[in-house]
Formats: sequence, C-alpha cells, structure tokens
Amino acid sequence: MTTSAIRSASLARRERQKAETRQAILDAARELFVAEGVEATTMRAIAAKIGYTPTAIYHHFRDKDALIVELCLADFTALGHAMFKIGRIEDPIERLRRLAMAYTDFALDNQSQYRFMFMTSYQQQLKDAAGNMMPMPDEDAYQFLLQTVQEGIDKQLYRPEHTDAVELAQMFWGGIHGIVALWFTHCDDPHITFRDPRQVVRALCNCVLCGAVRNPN
Amino acid sequence: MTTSAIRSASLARRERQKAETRQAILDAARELFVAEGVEATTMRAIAAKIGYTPTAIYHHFRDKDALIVELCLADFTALGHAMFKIGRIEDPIERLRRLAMAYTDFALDNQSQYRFMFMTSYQQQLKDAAGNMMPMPDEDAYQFLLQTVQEGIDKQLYRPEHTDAVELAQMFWGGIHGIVALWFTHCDDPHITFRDPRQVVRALCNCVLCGAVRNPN
DNA sequence: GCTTTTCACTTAACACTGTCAAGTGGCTGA
DNA sequence: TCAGCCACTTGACAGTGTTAAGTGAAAAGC
Repeated sequence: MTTSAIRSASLARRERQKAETRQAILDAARELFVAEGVEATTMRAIAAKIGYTPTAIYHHFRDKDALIVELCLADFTALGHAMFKIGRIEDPIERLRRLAMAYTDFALDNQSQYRFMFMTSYQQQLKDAAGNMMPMPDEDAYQFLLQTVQEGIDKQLYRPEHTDAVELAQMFWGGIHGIVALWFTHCDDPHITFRDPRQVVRALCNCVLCGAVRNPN
Repeated sequence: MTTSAIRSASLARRERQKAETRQAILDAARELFVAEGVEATTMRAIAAKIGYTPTAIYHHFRDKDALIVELCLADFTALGHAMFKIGRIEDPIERLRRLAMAYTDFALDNQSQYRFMFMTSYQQQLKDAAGNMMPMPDEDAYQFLLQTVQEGIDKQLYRPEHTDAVELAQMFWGGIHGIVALWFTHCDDPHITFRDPRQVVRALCNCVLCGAVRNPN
C-alpha cells in the first residue's frame, strides 16, 4: 500500500465515520420527533439517545431548524417517490384518482412527517437549504399533479368551464390536504363524528370528478 | 348609603378592576399572538405591554395554554356568529354555498386565530376548559353544517348514492379547510402557483355540488 | 379610628431550553 | 517522535415558562 493510498483510505474512513454519526443524529432526531413531537424534543434528548453531548450536534448541523429542514427535505423526496410509483396510467382522470389515494396513504402513514411538510411554514429555511440540495423534490410531486390536470384539459376531458389547471390542481390538493389535516388535528374531538379519511377522500374524488368531468362514467 | 351597600359597591369595584386587568391581559396577548405568532410571544412581553410583572398573569390564568385556550374559545364563538348570520335560506344547497363562503371569509380575515382553532391540536385543553364555559360553540357551527347537509339528503336533493351526512359534511369542511390552510402555509412558496383561495373554494363548491346534487341548475 | 385581614401584584428564584466560546484528546501526516 | 487537525466535551449564557415567598394598599371588623 502506497502512502497516498493509506492517506486516502484513512481520510475516507474519517469521512465515513463523520457521515455515520451525522446519520445517527438524523435517525435519533426523527425517532424522537415522531414519538414526542418536534417542539417537545430537545437537542439534549437527541444527543443523549446516541451517547453524545448536546453541542456535538452543532458540528453537523447549524441549529435545530437545520436538522428539521434536512428531515423534511428527505420526506419530500419520499413523497415524490410515492407519487411517481403510480407510473404511467393512460387516462389522466384515473391517474388523478390514484394520485389522490397515494397522497392520502402517504399522509396517513407518515403523520408526523406530513405535519411538518404541509402543516407548518418552513418556507424560508427550506428555500435556503434547497440551494445546496436538489431542486426541491416536492415541486416534482406538484408538477406531476399539475401536468396530470393539464393533460385532462388538453384532451378535453373536463367540462368547458374548467380551463385553469392551476386552479383545478389547487382545488384537488387543497381538498385532500384538508381532509387529512382536519383528521390529524381533530379526530379526537368528541363533538365531531369522523369517517375514515380514505373513504372521505374517495368520496371527494367521486364528487369533484363527477362534477368536473365532461362524461362521467 | 348603608354599610352593606358600601361593602357591595367596593366589592363590585374590586371585581370590576380585576376583570379589567384580566381583559387587558387577553387583549395584549391577542395583539402579540397575531403580530409575532404564539410561540414567539413570551409571558414577559405580554406583561410588559400592560405594565405588569410576568407573574401577575398567573393570578388570572393558570398558564400560557389557558390564555391561548381562552382566546381560542372566544374565536369559536365568533365563527359561530359568522355562520349563523347567514340565517334562514330555504334551499339547503344554496345555504351550503353561503356557509362555505362565510367560513372562508372568516378564515382569511382571521388568519392567526384560524391557525389556532383548526391547524393545531388543543383538544385536551379545550375540552378541560369547555367544562367551565358554554357547551363548545364550535360544535354549533359544525352542527349547523351537518344539519344543512342532512336537510339536503332528506329533501332528496343529493344523488341517491349520498346518504351519509357525516361523510358529506367532513368532505365539505375538509375540502374548504385544506384550501385555506394550504394557502396559509404555502402561499409564499415560489415553486407553486396559487389562485385566490376564495376563487378556489367557489370552484370546489361548484364541482362538488355539481357532482353530488341530483339536479344541478 | 385603629387594627386586622384580604388579595392583586412583585421579588427572587428554579429548571429547562437552544446555543456558543474555549478547551481536550486521540488519530493523522510528516 | 512531534505538530496539527478536528470530532467532540466542558462550562457557560441569555432566554423561556413557572412558582414560593413576600409586600403594600385597600377593605373589613371592632
């Protein structure tokens, strides 16, 4: 082994170790965020979970928000994957239905992540962080939705009064988001009766599409 | 003036003064909550705003959450009033439309209050507090919605497949909530194009009702 | 009219948070 | 063998919500 080979090997090991503890921090943070909530989990608790001192975290992340944003960004790509897994379905209307259900499934299966992604405003910090990372994968999911709606408009599947893809997309997304968000925040409220959110989302799709599509079958 | 009259008069004044500073605390808290956000406003700031010591607040409210819950409860009655102002409109479908727009207006005009009422989970504390107060006025607004939907079902205005008022109500409420909530959290996101939420809510009502009603006109 | 009680409010502190400046110690490279 | 690096620790700071122990002026009692 040459000296340069040794150098690069030890350098690589060092970097790998650093990456490992970085990942350990992220894993511990995620687990605690999910279990206790974000506000309730402290830097000290995260550090204790992985056997470090609180300030060690600050060698890997600028501050608590940076930690949050990094996890959030990872979740956005996970959502993107879940959406694209639907793949090519010819009929844009049917594709929209599948999209809605996949989105709902993701939200319900990852409640605490979803709360961060879409129920709090981290725009500024996400934007700052996005500069260093990929071009905002959430955008992809949104673009996928927008494109699916636009395709329906282009193929004249919607009634003539619906010509604005942006408006339709916002309506779909908002509608579904509201059903799951309301479920998250209020399902324990004894004054309100709730049906299974998946069922309600399905009903919303039926109603909206039945009302917006030219030839509902 | 008899001695008992003097006693009751001074007692009344004392209680009035206490009520006044209590209200002053609530007003200051509301103003700061709206301006700075709830997490960001401190007990010390609220106290400073009305010229008191932070601990003075604790003679009027158990803790910060109690302060929040009290303001929240007041907002629920405000929403209830806004809903009932719609009054008696014969057609349950048209009434539902008006309901949706009144709800949307309330949300957009009282963003920070709305965030508290429907975008965070204060169920437990609200429930605890509700024991001492009126029977949860929010319930009224929800019951109003539910009843309006049920009336439409009873009059056979909806298509035969729609028989569950709870599901329809959840769909309407959720749909509208999602459009305004998404607007609140993401309207600054440069990757997403947004239309005016009132316009989108109107479009949602059109689509849903067109799809759910037996004879859309 | 004097004393006693009440009670709205203050003072001083506590435990806890996120965060930082100044170390420390073991591995790395020469 | 030695200097340097750097992941990590120590000890602290300002700020948070909250509380136990006062304080002093107004009210109540005689």
